[in-house]
Amino acid sequence: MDIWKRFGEKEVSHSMAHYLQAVAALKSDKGHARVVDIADHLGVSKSGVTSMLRSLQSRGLVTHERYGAVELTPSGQRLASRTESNRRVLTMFLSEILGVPEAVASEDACMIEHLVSPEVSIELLRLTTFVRSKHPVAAQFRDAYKASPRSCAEHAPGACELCGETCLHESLVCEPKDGGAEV
Amino acid sequence: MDIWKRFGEKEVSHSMAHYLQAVAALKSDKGHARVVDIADHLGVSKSGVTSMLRSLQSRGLVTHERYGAVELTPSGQRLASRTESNRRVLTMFLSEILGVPEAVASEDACMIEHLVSPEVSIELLRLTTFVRSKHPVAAQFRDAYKASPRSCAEHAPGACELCGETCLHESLVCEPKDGGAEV
DNA sequence: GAACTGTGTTGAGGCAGGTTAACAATCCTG
DNA sequence: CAGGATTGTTAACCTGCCTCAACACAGTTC
Repeated sequence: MDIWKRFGEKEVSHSMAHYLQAVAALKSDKGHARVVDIADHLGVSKSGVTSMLRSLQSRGLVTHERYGAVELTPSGQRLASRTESNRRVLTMFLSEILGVPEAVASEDACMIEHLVSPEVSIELLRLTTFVRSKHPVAAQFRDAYKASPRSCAEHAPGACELCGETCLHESLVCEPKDGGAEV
Repeated sequence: MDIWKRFGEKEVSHSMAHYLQAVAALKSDKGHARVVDIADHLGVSKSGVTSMLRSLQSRGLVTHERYGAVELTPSGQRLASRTESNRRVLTMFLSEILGVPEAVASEDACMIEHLVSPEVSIELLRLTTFVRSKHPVAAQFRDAYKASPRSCAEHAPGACELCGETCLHESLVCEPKDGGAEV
């Protein structure tokens, strides 16, 4: 059972995804993406950019000749825009449907944008669209959900279908850290 | 703007999360977690385990003396069970609410289980519980959602609120790969 | 056209997380 | 208790992704 090892075999790593997005963003903002722009945009060194570009080029995601322009290949472009869309869908879902704070939504979206599969993204978009829609059931749903219980403790006793023997909610809640005399 | 760099500064990495989960699982299955068990469980070499244990120990997540037993510390235990709960919540949400195939749900859950913040997990559990519940609105919702449009193309023309200038759905869909003469 | 400034590349090095090979410790059994 | 099998550690090495320092190229400016 080693699904977990496929983490390292993803099409692109977290870093790569952000390099591709940076190139796409710079292209559309300034019309071109130079090494120094990418470096500034991502907050890494120019040499880091150079070596990452080599790596991206070897995967056929960008083109880049010495001292020359950086361009996304079609697959690079596709990956960049898919990642970007994933981020938007995730952020929207997390903040508007789940209702977590903007900052949390953005951060979580950034962490997982390159990891969710297309199937999940598509369904997430569909769910988000539907819940936000004018459909009468969607409106009812939003109200009823707002009023729904916040923890297993508030469920009918012993009726927590999701949790097995132990309450999932409890292990999700952040206990105070060890030395924590936080206010 | 470099949220993206915090990826590497997470409490634990993907690998670490799985080592912790492995230790927890072995402890509860066999009563003990030895190096070789962890190695088998995760499909890595024993030496890899030894060095990862050193790293986890330095972070205060496990205890392990030479040739001795491996134990989770309280923080290690907490992290392991939070990750495990995240996985369960995510899998449930992805497969039952979004309706993606089991295999996809499991894989995606595994990829992101250690990355989602507690706030998101908690709300995800709440949403999942509510949608699955006997609440009359939940039942209506499930039906209406099942019938909801699958793509922007089916939305009222030009009324795709989520997508900005370009349709998100289009960029999420997997186009056929370059050389693809797949059946 | 020499000098200065900005841009890009190379090289050496660090840390994480894996590998294999060799060896050390422990345990099991005749 | 000797030998062999199992278990655990170390050492050397690899890749990914980053850093800094040094150098190469390009574009002003005088």
